[in-house]
Amino acid sequence: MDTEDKFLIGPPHRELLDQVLDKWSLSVLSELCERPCRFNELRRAIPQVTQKSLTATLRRLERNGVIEREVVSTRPVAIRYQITPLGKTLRPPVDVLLAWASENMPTITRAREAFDMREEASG
Amino acid sequence: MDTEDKFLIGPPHRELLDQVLDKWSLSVLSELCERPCRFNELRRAIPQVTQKSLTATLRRLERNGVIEREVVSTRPVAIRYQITPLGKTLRPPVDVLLAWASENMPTITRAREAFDMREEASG
DNA sequence: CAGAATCCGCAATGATACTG
DNA sequence: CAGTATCATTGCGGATTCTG
Repeated sequence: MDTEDKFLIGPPHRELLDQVLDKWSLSVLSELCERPCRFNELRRAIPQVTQKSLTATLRRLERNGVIEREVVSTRPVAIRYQITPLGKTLRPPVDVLLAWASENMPTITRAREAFDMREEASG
Repeated sequence: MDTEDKFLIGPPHRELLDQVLDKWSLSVLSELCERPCRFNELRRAIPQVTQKSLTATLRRLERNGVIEREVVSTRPVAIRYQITPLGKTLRPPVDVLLAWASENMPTITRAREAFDMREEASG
């Protein structure tokens, strides 16, 4: 009775993963796991992201409850982004995934090279 | 030495995850984990995917070495897609991820509703 | 059956400028 | 500082047609 002969992937799960594992989310979560950050701190920490994409990513992560946006009433106002308890629970799964990626990167690189060779040869 | 105070996510990892966790890959891998399949079997198993996207997904997964394409020389020829050993190693990480999604879906749904309420109220 | 080729629309992305 | 607004680009997904 191997119950788990299938990893069922429905649209809700699919959508959820798209929202929390998208291009910039992992980098943002990575930073916020270390310390709370302000907007421009994040920009500096992730130089490739544009301000537009960063804004969108932060909004999305906030909407899904994995990060929190806090307005600190100083003059001028500061904005603190920080990870939520829910957000922290995301780390183990992601770490497992990244471990897999690291571990198998060499194998995959070779697979790609082999594939590309064959392509080049035939097509 | 807490070595792992950060899930570092470089472009190579990012790209890899994009390739194996994209919209249709999980569904395809799910099917091929159960049994080898032919092209149209996969189409029937995943009704929403178009032939174009399915073709692209299969090529990408093949290139990364997680599935294998085999031409069976019958008349007419049949094409068998099957999972590779490398592909099988992808299951545990993905299962962990999906478990996380299932487990936290209610929390996330509530977070979204709360967020949308606030938006509606203010914006 | 297992695709390839083509065309199209749209949503995401990037670059740039402006604002409280 | 922390964004918003606007415009240009582009890449992906869908629909359709054709082929060995």
